[in-house]
Amino acid sequence: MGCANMKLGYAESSLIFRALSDETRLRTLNMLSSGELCACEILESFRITQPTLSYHMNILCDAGLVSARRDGAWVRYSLNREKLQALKGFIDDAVGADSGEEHQ
Amino acid sequence: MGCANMKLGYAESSLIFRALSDETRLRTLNMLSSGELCACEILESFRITQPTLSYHMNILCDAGLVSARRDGAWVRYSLNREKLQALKGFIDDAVGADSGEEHQ
DNA sequence: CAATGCTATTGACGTTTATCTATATGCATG
DNA sequence: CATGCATATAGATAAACGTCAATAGCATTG
Repeated sequence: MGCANMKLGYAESSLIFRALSDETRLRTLNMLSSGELCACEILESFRITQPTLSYHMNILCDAGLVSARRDGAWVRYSLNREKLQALKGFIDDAVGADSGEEHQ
Repeated sequence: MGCANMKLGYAESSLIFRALSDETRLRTLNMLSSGELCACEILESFRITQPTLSYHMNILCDAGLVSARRDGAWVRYSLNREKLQALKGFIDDAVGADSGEEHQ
């Protein structure tokens, strides 16, 4: 409730698409689709340094795709599925990707 | 037929997302959702130069989001809805944006 | 084929991006 | 409170991006 079915404008959508335009960030989102993870767990999957991962997580959070919460020494990241849902809505509304939607 | 239901990998998806990460390009796709347009028609909607538009159209074509065909002196651009459909499929598959999909 | 109109390419330039090293901050525990 | 992890910030840097002015490439038309 509250901001369910949120509508995205061009400015916000382009920000989100930009966040999705990096393979490391896409793979990170995929990992988070299985549940909450802390930065150190995500880091193990990549050959990048810890500051670089922190940089990427900031971009995902700024775009609203990911939420962060402190848990003691750790920071737990989780996926924001509503944003992705809203993004699919933007694609349908603004670009009309309705082909293939004729269910059957 | 042929490549219907195409599956996108991380590399191709990040390329497409990058193409979508610019407001001018998003608005261009929106214009194309109403039908084929030539470059000069698209250009009128923006305060950019012709070479800049050409640059953006190249990015959209390279990402496979738009097709171009020569028609005399003009180049007609049209939307590639299959790619957008495939991109939504990637979002569902890789990031699992299935909330709200429980039809009903 | 000369002139004109539409589009693409080139080269330059300032900005943003992704990455690193070095350092700082926050938290937990001995 | 000193030490050790987990994370963030700062500063540097090379590459990519978005933009323009200038120019080239094509098509049509006189």
